[in-house]
Amino acid sequence: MGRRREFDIEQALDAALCVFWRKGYEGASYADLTAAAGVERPALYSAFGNKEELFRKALQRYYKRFLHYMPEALTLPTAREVAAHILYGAVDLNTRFDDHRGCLYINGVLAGSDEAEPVRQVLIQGRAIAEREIRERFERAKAEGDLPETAKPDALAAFLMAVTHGIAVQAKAGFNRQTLEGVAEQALASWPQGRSPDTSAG
Amino acid sequence: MGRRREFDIEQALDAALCVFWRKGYEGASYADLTAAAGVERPALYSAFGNKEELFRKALQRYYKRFLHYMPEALTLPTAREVAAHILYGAVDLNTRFDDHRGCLYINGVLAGSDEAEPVRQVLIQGRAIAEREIRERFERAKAEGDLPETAKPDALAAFLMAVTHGIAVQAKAGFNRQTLEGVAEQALASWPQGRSPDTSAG
DNA sequence: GCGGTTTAATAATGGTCGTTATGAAACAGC
DNA sequence: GCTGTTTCATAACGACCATTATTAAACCGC
Repeated sequence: MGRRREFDIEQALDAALCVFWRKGYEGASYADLTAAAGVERPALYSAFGNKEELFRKALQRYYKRFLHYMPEALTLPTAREVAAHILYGAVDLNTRFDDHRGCLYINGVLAGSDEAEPVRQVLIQGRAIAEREIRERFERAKAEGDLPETAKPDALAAFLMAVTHGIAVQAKAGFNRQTLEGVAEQALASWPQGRSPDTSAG
Repeated sequence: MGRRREFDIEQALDAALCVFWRKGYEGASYADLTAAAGVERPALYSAFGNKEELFRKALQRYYKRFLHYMPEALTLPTAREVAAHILYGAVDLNTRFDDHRGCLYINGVLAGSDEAEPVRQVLIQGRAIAEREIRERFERAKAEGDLPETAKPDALAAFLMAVTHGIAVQAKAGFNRQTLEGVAEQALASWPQGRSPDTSAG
């Protein structure tokens, strides 16, 4: 009994998920959400509860629909395969959609309204400058023989920045110093070895 | 001529920097900023311009005061030392202050008002669950000999998550797929080798 | 002590936020 | 066709946001 719902509830949740993915939790306003879902505000409230509940439901949907590579990875036979599956799965998911890059978990907190976009650009640019300087330093190292001929300075610089970003996120999430030092140590374990500068000089 | 300023402008900027560090750009309101600086709104506006300019000045101060390990690193003799200095410098800075962990660049976009805190906790918790599952998988791998006895499952899991976080941040910043695959590849280059499951079975 | 000028504090502005009250419209059973 | 129930769209709510107009207070040279 009663008037029947005129919109597809699954479709509206997908639209909301997409908006959250793109703009983060706080960056997504009801103006954005209703525009994407093609549904007025009270309809979203009655269907999903308030904004926080809507986000949580979008999160569950995200997990079920896009994060399957995680449980998949855990079933693989070797630890290396587990790690590879997670890493390449993340790369794939994070670059799959041009209009909402990154992952919902990180973007959710890496939020921001449209007005704050210039500030985000400044921060992104700052990181890009740092990465370029590191890459140039590594190119010199390669020329000097400190890094082997096979080394890729741009990949090494990007890797270094990625680990640094990851450490920053984890620190914000409350990880202790010892754990993060372990992360740094592990990152260094893979460092390509060239001939030592001392050897070449002697 | 004219009334002299009653507050220390450097001290106010330090206070603002601290607030931005803790709450991010959008998460920091003028209520927070004035409370921390001990100065009324119009004073901040006349001294630093609007919020965006204030943030940019705080960013410059942050760079000068806390990011010195970056240019320092670039002067070291070997690429490995450069990388190590950056990584451990980041760990140190990100865990130095208990009341504002992480780095200003990441926190600046990893923003959020106080009301969004529960949502951030959900996201943090989600990542923590994923990390725990990975760690448990790696502990099994160690027991099975797939990871060597010297391997540290918790450090490996934390490292894996850090790289994944870093990839997500970089994807959001617009890095292309190929670059991120290079990051994943580099992360795998350090993977500790145990005896292969096939070898042990044969 | 009196203009001119800079800063201080109070309070108001317009806008946007998440949330909801309100009443019309669409259905079910009788 | 009427009653009861659910959904619809419009519009309003109070709270907070960044920004600024306004006025009082503190200083300079004279």
